[in-house]
Amino acid sequence: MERIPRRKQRVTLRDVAQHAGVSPKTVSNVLNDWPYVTDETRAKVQASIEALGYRQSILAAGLRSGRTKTIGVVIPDITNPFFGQVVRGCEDVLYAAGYSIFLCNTNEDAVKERAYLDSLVSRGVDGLLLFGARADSAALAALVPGDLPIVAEDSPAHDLNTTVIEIDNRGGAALATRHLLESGHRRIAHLGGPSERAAATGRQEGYRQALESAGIGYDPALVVRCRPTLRGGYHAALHLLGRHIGQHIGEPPPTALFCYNDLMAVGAMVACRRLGLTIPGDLALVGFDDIAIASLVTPILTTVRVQQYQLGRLASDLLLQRLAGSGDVASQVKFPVELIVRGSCGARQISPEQITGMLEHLLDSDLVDLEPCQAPP
Amino acid sequence: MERIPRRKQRVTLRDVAQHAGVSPKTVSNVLNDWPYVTDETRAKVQASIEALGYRQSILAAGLRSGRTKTIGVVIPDITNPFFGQVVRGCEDVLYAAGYSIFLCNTNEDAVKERAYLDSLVSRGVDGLLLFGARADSAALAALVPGDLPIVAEDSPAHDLNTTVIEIDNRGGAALATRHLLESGHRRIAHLGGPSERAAATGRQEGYRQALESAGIGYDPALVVRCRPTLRGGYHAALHLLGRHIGQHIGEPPPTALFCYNDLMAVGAMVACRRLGLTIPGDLALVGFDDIAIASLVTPILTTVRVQQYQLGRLASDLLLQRLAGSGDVASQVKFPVELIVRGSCGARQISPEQITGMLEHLLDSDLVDLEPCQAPP
DNA sequence: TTGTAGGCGTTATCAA
DNA sequence: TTGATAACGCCTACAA
Repeated sequence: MERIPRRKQRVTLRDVAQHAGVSPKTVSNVLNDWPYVTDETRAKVQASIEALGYRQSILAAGLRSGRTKTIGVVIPDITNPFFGQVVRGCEDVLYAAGYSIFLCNTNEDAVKERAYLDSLVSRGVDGLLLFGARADSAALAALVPGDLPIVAEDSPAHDLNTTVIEIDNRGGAALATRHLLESGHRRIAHLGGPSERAAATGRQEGYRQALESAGIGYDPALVVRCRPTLRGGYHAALHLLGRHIGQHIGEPPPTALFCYNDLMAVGAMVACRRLGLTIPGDLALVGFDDIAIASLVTPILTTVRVQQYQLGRLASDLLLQRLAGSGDVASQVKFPVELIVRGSCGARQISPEQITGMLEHLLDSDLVDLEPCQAPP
Repeated sequence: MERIPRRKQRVTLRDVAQHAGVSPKTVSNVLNDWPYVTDETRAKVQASIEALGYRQSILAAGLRSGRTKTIGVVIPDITNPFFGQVVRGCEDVLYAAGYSIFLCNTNEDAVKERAYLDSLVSRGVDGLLLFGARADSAALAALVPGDLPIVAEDSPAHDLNTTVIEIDNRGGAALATRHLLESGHRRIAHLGGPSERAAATGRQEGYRQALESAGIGYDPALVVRCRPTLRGGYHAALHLLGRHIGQHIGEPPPTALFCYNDLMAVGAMVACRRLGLTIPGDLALVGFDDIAIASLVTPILTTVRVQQYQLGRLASDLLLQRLAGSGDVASQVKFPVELIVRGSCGARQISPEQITGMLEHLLDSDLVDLEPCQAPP
């Protein structure tokens, strides 16, 4: 019992009810679009809400109802343009449905991921969107209530209330590797992602399978793992390619390099420049994801496209379905990828006009501006 | 009164108290690190928490205490790498302090911004971080309680509980423009950002002042505004430069172009390629922000650096100060910028080695990986 | 269709 | 130092 009898700071639903001369329940009905409310009553209540400047406390509503209109979005790193697009896709869909999102960067750290998951549950989120999470089914089950709807990408989690989106990592990697093989490459190296990520092992698997299908043995000396960042790719490429420069180490150097993602591929490009290697002349290069940067570097990067924005939208749509309680939501959804052959793999000569054409997808994306150019003031 | 007497689904603080043989208040004291708790009692309570798998409801705590350990972060578009870095900076600082963040993309839409601000208040956030917001002081005051701590960048809002971070937009733009003038350019065009953004008008002002200081009149025909995206820059540049191609329109074409941000500058690069203009030969180009892409395009982009990650950290630190109740938080903080002369402005010849050197900041950034490369499995 | 009463899980007050 | 009890603001069940 506070000393001060009642600091009438906040306008409550009760106040609105009093002002409108109705019961609290009626106001609540209006707020929640209960169908059985007279238009007249509704108008009266709306007027009082305006008059008093009433604002619902989603906190209190959530405490009572168990629904907070809030979704936890867990990703490795918002700094990676891939996840920027994904999150935007999520946000666009979820905002339209009235949800707010908690953004959680795990920074590839399992401890931080767990802490965030825990916090999200404490905060009473209605659902979870997991991208590149590390927690497996068991770990997840221990952390979150079994009835919490989840949509997870690149996660081994399979559960009753979980939908898993499976990006075709293996297929995409095989596509890329096969393309390099068909271009005549025989020594194809791989820059792999963190081994804890399902996507990383999937892509490495695809690479390996493509090699073996072509009768070429998988050579561990040609594979290096690192964090999926520009810096990671740079250092890994230096490590991998550097030892062949200016010294005789028996093995011939690789003539092609397939990378876990575009960020690493661009890092490898920088490393090549430093080592004096030309792309695609000395080294053919293929990435994965098709982030915007892939189209802006020289040579323009050959890659495997994952439609990131659409991935975010899809995941969110699936989650909304689960939240709506439609029992028949798929527990597993495939997400296709597509090989985009451009300049860095050396498969074909690219004219300046063709490059411009290849950039069109950046200039017409779902997201960008529609506002016309204006005259200066 | 629910039908079911009490679905003992959730473990409550009460349950823990009972299990530990103490009062609810004591458990609460332990949870909130109240100093006056016996180590013995604390241990007993901790044990019960573990045993029952208790999880605090931040919702209920927030309802009662008015503090939710939650911050609203409002930005135009997470898809812009600039804001990716900013948000990461915010998150790193706020996570360490135990806060979670609501991510809100306004998409440069004032209506959406207002809706989000409203929602954030309803959700009981403890503070607000505003980047590139449109709401002015009055609009903000109408939307949020006067005692809500706010840190805002690029916003005209000034208030008791608000700290405004002022990026040196005018100075940076003047620096860039002066540099072009000193390189001998006389017809310098400008691709401006949305006029509702204070940063856009600031940068345009700096451009104008630099021109006038050099005795060159501001020519409205050389300024075009558009959305601050790659696509915006592309279309604006086509519009601005296109009319000079293959026709005689009296005025000589611009020889240099200063852009509101790097995304637009890169868009302009694409436009130039399409128009057959070389950079910096036919057109010198300068951007603003120094996002990663600026270092990865060819020619490497001259720009005005804003330390984005640090900006996010600074804003968050200031907000935390306000939240801690230190009354003496600055109401205004300047944020410096720095001209980074690289290749696209044509001021100097850049050797391949120099480019590698210029990329070092990408390979040593605050954010990136530290995990060493690992041998393949 | 609207009103009444009670509790969601926590923290704050005051007394012990 | 700890215990009992009353709110925080809203929604749900049931009655009217």
